[in-house]
Amino acid sequence: MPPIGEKKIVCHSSDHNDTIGRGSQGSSIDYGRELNPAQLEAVTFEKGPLLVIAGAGSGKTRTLTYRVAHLVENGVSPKSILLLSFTRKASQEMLKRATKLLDNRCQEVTGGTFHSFANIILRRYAKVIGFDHGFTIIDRGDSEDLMGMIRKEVDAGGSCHLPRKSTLASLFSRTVNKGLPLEDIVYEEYPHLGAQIDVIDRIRQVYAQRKREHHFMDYDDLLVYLLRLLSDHHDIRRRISDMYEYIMVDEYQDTNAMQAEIVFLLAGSHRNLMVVGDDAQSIYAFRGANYKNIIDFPHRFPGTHIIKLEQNYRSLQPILDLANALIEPAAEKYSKCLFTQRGGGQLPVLAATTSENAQSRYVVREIARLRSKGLPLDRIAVLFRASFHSFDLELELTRASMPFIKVGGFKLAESAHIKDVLAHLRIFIAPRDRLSWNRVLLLVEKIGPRTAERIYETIARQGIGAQGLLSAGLKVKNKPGLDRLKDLISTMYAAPHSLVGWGERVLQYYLPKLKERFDDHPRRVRDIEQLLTIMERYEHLEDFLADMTLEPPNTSVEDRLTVDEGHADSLTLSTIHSAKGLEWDTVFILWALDGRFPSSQSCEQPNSLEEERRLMYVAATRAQHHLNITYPVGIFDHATQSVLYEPSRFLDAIPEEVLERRYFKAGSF
DNA sequence: ACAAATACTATTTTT
DNA sequence: TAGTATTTGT
Repeated sequence: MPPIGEKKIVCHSSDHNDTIGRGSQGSSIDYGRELNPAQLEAVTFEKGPLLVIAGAGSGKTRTLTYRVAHLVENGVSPKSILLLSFTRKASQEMLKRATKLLDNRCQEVTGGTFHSFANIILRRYAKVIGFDHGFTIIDRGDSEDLMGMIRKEVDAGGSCHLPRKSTLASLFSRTVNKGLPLEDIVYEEYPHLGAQIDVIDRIRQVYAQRKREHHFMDYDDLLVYLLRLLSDHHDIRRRISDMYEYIMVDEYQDTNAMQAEIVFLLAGSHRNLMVVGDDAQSIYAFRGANYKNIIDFPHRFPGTHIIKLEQNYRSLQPILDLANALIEPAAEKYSKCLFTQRGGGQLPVLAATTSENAQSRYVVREIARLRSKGLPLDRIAVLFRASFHSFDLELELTRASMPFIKVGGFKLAESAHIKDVLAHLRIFIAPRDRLSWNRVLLLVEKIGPRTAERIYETIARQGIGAQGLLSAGLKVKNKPGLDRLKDLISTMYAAPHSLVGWGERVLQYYLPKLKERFDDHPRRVRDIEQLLTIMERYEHLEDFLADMTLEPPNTSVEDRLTVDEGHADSLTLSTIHSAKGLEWDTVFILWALDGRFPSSQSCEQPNSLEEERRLMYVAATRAQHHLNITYPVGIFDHATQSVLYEPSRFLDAIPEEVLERRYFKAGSF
């Protein structure tokens, strides 16, 4: 590999003047001192379309933060700034920092994800698109449950093997997010379902119809309807566009066609649009994201100014050398090369172990060593491709009593006990919510899908809300469980209408069922109590429910021991996707085994193979000082019926001067 | 007729 | 391991 310095492209003007960035007199922020020239140029850029290509660790967040402050400081009303980011947490963090930098005005900036922004706008204009103001947002699980019910109806005959509900859900989601017809997606990605395309399409139609009837919106619908609102109603588009005079979009490489179109329409009239991204870090193609959006941007907005941020402030040079070598073979358009001025540092290590458990013990031992040398656990992360890749490690960490937090994978809000509690609440604000009724009724003993369906019909026909259950006319006799549910409903109506009051009653009712259904009920009770504390912050149940689906607490189910908000000094375990934008002193990457990462399935498709490569790149660039990659050998792969023993192909070609190799025998622990 | 118990099978990533 | 298909039991 050539020396790094030779490849760097300097694209900002070199004669930059230290004073240009300085705000009007009295400014507390010395932009010229606190930013490098390229960052400064982006921050002080005035009007028009701007594309910022920001390499990993190049101060992207810093640039966005300072730009918000700079705009507000120079008289732009914070209410006319829109900051769209990938997670709500990320945008809130940026606004918090901007507030610290300047003043409270920055808190008034509208910030969030595309989905949360769509939620705000669509609630306001619900009537226009034919929805109730109080429409329900359903998460992936709800959407699958609905799909499951439809699947059963369509399959009334019995013996045709329909795809499972999760397959259907991802299939439909792909057609929406990629904007392609069903046949194309089936042909390209699910060829084995080709014969069933008619039934599948039928399920899709019924699903769409059912959603409309219930005023349900799934994640994709939020984008679909926002786009429809903007493109079909010029007056509304105009009003919204005028309202947000300055628009900034973070992580632009992970937007899909619909999101790009939304941005296009929002910025259409004023073109004051700044998008920030890195095509090398595009890792959401499975969700329809298209990194080409970033390449097309200058074409959609002629006259786009382009700024590249290539100086890295995060990692030491050896880590950047590896990162550059990883991404070098990728066929990408905006070539860039990360460099740093910080010298020193050790080579990243690639360690082979004899088994999965040996890998876990190796990682635990290395972490213990670092910890004893004074590195706090919260500066260390273990990253992996898929959530279950850390199961074995979690056992070893527990054995070594090393506290950890797991991010990504199964979310708290997706776990059965939380959904159960929420369903009991939802039947009060959305009495025709079939999904929630179904959930609630199935929890009553001696009631199965059939009876639940019958009871639901009766309730829906009466149209008097949850009280419908209390009225006579149910031909269900001798069900003590149902009487208890009736009790709950009447006490809820009698109770003061406070959210927490309701929640407590539900918990009281649900507790015995929870104890019977789950062995680990003490933990789950604590989760529900946690949920009640979150509820205290809300006045309206709808707002609470919408937030729960749009921004569920990101920590996963297994880490309830350390719920106290990261105060404890804990190790982070995370999927690579959830680690995006974050950094740690020391990073471990697990399962860098060819056949697992990249997975053997993705090896067949060049596109997904490239995405896996970018994923490895994202993982490697999270590290500041130490990077430790491991893989176990001799793992049997069911998909290919072969034994895997080679390191990830992305690492295999990298020379010894960049990546140190080690081998650990089983007996060495 | 319907609910509960048991057997079987295919395994990413997230708003 | 969890989600689905099948069998058993009331």
